Amino acid sequence: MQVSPVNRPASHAANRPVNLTVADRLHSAAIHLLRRLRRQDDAMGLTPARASALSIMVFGGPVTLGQLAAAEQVSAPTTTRLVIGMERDGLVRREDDPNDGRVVWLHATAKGTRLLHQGRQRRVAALASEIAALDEAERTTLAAAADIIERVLGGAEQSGTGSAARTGRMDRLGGKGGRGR
Amino acid sequence: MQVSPVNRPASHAANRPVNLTVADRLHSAAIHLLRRLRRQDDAMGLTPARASALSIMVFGGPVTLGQLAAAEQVSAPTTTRLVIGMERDGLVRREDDPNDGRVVWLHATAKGTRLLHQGRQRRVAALASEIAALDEAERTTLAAAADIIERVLGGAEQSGTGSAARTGRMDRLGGKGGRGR
DNA sequence: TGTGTTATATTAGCTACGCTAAATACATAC
DNA sequence: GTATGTATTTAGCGTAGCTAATATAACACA
Repeated sequence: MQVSPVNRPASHAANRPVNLTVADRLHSAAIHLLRRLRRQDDAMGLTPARASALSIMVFGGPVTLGQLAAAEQVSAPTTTRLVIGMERDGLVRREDDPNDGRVVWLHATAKGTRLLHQGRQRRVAALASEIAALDEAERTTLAAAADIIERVLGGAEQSGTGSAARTGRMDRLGGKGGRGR
Repeated sequence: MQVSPVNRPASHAANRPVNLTVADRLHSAAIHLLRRLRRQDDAMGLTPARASALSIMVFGGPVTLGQLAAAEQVSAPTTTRLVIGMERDGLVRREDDPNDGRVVWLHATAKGTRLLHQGRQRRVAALASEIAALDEAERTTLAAAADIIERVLGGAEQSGTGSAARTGRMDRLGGKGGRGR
């Protein structure tokens, strides 16, 4: 259905810092883009939380439960339960750490990897078909923008514990202000 | 905290259609961007579902319950309950349609509008500060890409039926779980 | 006018996923 | 060897998804 945008924020382009304007447009574009692509996910067979968790493991390799929680920006108990269900459904495999009895390593299974890739491909194909109408210069601009974004994001992991993922220490970065009251 | 991408899909750039490569990179960039910005939302005081619903009403004007459900790509019952809670908390106001007794119109209240704008501004400010380090040409590329994306998406709204599935708008690259079967 | 159909929203009941607080198990420091 | 810290789990609660079934209103038309 889509409600038409009648009332966009006044955008006083003249007296706003350029970065804010660019940030605003980029933010909106990212939201609208993913919102559109989400329509492809019905056939995926994975809940959003599961797909996101799998993408961490498939593209980043095995992680501990704490690392997964931090990467997903959710609490450890939430992750524990998510993983229980995913293991039950054959999407992930657990493995005890040989050197630290507290730690559990999580691996995507072949089934989990396959489902994730299929879902992802459905989205990417949908996006590719939208992009098909563009000319060469426009596609180049999109690709360049994607690279700039990844570079900017990749650079700045603050919160003092950037190495946590590598060292195996859980970093907890605040763990969520909490909805469930 | 972002697990480093050790294992990206082989990317046989040579023998893949260009559109697929661009789509893939753009998709990833959008996901990573919104994942980063989501960190700002703790202080917002709105759940993702509420923020998303409010953004529909604030930027698109009053909607019926059915329109909101369709815009959010969720079912009508889910929307009914969401609105009940939002009305209880003073975020939206309901109004009966004078010409059609079945229809309820939903308006964002001043409080709802204020909370949404504050949360949005927090995100945009965070993004602006990440962008600050870029040079003029790079910012121009980002802005151009944002415009291209909005233009491409603006063209084709089909669907029609209403309740697809999944949610999310203001963030959450996947929305919530659900999937009650 | 009356009856059947369609459209809009709600109620009921289930699952998934978010949270905090507290418990458990292991690691480490002194 | 006891105290402290870290990683995960258990317990319990609330929100947000879903489908199926139920009002209620609008519409079509004989």
